[in-house]
Amino acid sequence: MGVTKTELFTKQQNELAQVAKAFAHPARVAIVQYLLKANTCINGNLVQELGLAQPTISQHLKELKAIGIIQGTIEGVSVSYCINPVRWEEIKNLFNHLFTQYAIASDRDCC
Amino acid sequence: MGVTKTELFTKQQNELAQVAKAFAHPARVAIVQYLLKANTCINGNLVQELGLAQPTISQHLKELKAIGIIQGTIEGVSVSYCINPVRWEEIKNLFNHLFTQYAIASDRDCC
DNA sequence: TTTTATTATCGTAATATTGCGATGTATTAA
DNA sequence: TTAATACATCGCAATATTACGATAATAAAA
Repeated sequence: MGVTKTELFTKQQNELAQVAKAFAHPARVAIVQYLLKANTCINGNLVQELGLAQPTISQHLKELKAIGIIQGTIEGVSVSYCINPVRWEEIKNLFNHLFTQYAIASDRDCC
Repeated sequence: MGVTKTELFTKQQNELAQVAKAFAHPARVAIVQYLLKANTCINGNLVQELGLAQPTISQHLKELKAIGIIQGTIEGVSVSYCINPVRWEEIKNLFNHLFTQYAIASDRDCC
């Protein structure tokens, strides 16, 4: 089958999974980290930086853009990509919420 | 090809991607959240809770265990699963590190 | 020992992801 | 207009993931 049964889960669970999927490839992690460091970024830089073919990187950028993590603006011939600050905050909170759940009840007796 | 070129990326990038992959399915998010709430948990509960077939859940549990997020101890006929507190902290820090990188330089001018 | 209950593993079908060559598109330079 | 540059999209091959029926493994109960 290979198809996720999204209808079984809450909206929040599906969203977290979808966002996690965006980070679930080292190339996309690398792209995000590169954008975090550099103030701005041109697609062409990434081809040299990552060592993957240009179409492959373009595809990863598309996925990050689809989730809203990054945004791109056409800058003459090239494209400038950067982190979307609002969305970044949202995603940060999504994960923080998950991680905070445990801290609250960390005094349990575990198996 | 379908095979990730892990050799192109840093150890940290690969690890973050691998951990993110564990969260990249709503069933696994649901399992983790269930374990966060319940003090302890038996596999059978999850079959009723999630609505997926038993082998499917067993497979998701295996993946979470492989990453180290959860741990299970045999409890008679059934198995008790729970969050691994040490690993949870590690993973929390891994993500926190990523999210914190942006806050520092959030005064940039973006595209 | 036989049955029952609970979980794991195997095998397989359906679908998704990854990577890249070839090609298309759009903008600037000549 | 033509050429060059920078990305995006298409199409395909290889591999990975998801789901589950069938079946094995294990331990308690009868």
